[in-house]
Amino acid sequence: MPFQPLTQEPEIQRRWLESGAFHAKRASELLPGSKTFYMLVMLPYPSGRIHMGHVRNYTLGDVTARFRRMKGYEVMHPLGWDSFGLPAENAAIKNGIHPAIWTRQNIEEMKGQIQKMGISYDWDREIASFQDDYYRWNQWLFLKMWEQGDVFRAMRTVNWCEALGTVLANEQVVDGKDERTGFPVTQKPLEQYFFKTTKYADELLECLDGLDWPENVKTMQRNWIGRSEGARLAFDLEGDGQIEVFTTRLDTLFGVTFMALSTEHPAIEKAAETDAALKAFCDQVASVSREERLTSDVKLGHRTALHVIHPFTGEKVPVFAANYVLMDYGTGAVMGVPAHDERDHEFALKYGLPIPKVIESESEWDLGTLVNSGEFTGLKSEDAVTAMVAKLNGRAEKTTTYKLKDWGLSRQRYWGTPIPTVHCEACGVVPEKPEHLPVRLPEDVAFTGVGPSPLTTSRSFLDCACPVCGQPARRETDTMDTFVDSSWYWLRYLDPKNTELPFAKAESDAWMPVDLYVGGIEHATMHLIYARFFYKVLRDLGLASGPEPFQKLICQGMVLKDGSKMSKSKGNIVDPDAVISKYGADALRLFMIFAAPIEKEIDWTGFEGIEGASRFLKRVTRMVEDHGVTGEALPAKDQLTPAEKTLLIKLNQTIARLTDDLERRYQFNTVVSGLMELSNALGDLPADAPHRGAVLQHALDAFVRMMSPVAPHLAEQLWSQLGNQLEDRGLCMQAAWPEADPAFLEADEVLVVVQVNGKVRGRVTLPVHAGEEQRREAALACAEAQPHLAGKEIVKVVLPPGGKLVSIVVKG
RNA sequence: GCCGGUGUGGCGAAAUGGCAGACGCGACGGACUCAAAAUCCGUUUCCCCCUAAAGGAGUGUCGGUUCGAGUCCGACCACCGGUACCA
Repeated sequence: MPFQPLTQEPEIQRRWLESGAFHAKRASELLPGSKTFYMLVMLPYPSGRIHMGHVRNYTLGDVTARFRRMKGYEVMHPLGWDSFGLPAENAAIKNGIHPAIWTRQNIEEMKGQIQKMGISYDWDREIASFQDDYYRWNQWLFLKMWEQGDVFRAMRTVNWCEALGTVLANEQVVDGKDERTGFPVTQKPLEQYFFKTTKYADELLECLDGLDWPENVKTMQRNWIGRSEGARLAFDLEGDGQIEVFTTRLDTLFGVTFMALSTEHPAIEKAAETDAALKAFCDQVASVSREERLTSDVKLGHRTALHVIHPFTGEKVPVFAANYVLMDYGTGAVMGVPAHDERDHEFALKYGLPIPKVIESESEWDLGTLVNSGEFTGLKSEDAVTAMVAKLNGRAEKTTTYKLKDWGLSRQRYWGTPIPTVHCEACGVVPEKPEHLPVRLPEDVAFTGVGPSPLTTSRSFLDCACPVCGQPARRETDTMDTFVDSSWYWLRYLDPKNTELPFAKAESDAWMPVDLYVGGIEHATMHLIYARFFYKVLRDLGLASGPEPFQKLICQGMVLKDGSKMSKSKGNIVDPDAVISKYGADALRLFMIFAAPIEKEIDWTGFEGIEGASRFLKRVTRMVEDHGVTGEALPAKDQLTPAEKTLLIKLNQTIARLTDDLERRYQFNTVVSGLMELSNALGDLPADAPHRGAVLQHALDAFVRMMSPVAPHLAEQLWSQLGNQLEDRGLCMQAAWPEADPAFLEADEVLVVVQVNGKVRGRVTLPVHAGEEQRREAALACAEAQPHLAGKEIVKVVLPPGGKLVSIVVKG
């Protein structure tokens, strides 16, 4: 049968599904001692169509899953849908279609596309976060975290559009305006819910060391967590009260000439009540949009009437409100040391403040020796900190701060998990009872894009009874950040139908941690930090075991078109469906794996690459067709001709190499080139080789099995063409991965390279197990090397292990 | 600025300290064909050379370690990515 992917692939996919070959076992079905492999890809958002990035991601995962199955592992390989979020709500506003309908349609569409690619997902484990049998567990976990004290409420500013009367997400705000209507957007404080991610900051940082993750991702996470050691120090305000600062340079304390406070600092807000000019300054800083604040680094300050007292000198230090001090880092207050901090320096120059030098060092910003610092003068910076903390007698202490912030999970949106709390006049904000879960999204809402969240207009949703006192109360209308959905989904795959718990611990114990997680680098910080945080919370709740969810991480590179990202607006999208309906899924899969190492970008310059992949598959098909089927057994090694032996050696070397590439190196592109090399070697076997039938049968049988993870459909077809009927040998995807035969891993003779002073000068053929003395003599006698040896003194002869090279060092 | 990564033919790339450029794409030449497509065979780093043989050079630059470096170490350059008033 020729290569006819368009008709064959759907037929083979049907066979796989009918045979249940993708089924992953429950913990109770697993035999004791069986090896498990959890292959996970990042939860996709059902935007409507799959793109080449998905194709690359899923193909890679599928190659690994299929390989591990053939290697005898029990494999977990599921997929689901990250199906809450803004686009569905926007579609509802624009087209009047309910988010649930839009979402379901998209999932159906994308699932169909993915199935056409022959990815071996266990669809019985499919989950979708917008369904209440999933999001009820978000709510359940929220309540557990509430109990543990891992949830709190606090004020935080949101993007507020007065004209629309609604809150907007950061990505909806462009140039300080709503990207849809152009109405202005301002910052407005709102009381919201937070997870205490900072509680785990140290552990999140320390556990990174043990993870087999790309170095750049680990670095990004370290920076994101941003651990910084320093000291807290309280300054007395003139009159009444204190201002606390965080500093990493307590040693520069004598250089303080001003105090800079965030415009949102409580002391500033209080002072602004009676100081109109200060109030105006704060309002002006607040009116600057997020993007402007990011791009501009002009320092602005406003001198207040306040002063603090220097704890050592007793001098009065002026207090400024400044735009460069962030309220959500440290204490929102900075002691200004213009001589030894670049930002303070710039600020002091602008506002004419003194810049006294208190540290002697190579560069003005470095640690060094204290000068002009009273009794501390002469101390080293490090020692001065300790001495000052002691002297300050409780007023200061060494502490650590983090850039990592607590996770604000409130969204003033409809299409998300309702936060399961209730506002009661008598009892305040109280958690819903677990037995009342799920708190379902109401259907009686309209999507206008104007006014507050649709949830606040639904009587059926709002009206409830207080779970504490039973009096009429109002339900919380905030929904959860969709990152909550994706922070534990891989555990729900393990037990998707559980109605008692989010997942049974037995399932998690059997399958966790995830052996390989593959997804885009864009999730290096947010998702991958939140997911790690959740896993630690789940561990502390006794629901999961182990410190980390994802042992190995691979971030696949993007698929580009002519050097830039494929996007609708550029009109440069290559649709996977179109490629599959012309070349078939196997050719697309093969190309995706072969084109470049997985972590690099692929540029889809044209169809040449996929043509090449298709050509290879045709050649392989033809080879199997031409061969037919023979029942001959492989003869003993000593009866084979040299050409036959050469082929079998190539075969076994390829088996060893591909196994290593897939099992240990996670290097996929060379798997394809290895297959190509082997197929070339198969073609090189002389037509008149005496044992041609038997040798080819043996080699093709292994070849087809090794091809199976990458091009599974064609492998299945060729597998049966080679005489492996379904009834006796089953599916190719269920066959065993070939084992390399040590007898055929090396040839009888080996070509030994002769180097003279590091340059290749000749080659000699020697028996593979030739002794050192034999190799040395043969090399020294090598005819081609003689001109380079004649009349020179042999200093030494190096015989490296492996026996493939002799290095002669000469002098003169 | 800081942090991380990457620099190899015309292109995508391989080389796990041991023959640099495997494998593929493209290009060129040939076979088959009336012709084309498809397919098959061959050539394809640079210099020297009619060609070949034999040399020589060559993995961003400069140095180092080693019998031997694309690979390890140091400095620099370029590009890509992350991040940026983080006190």
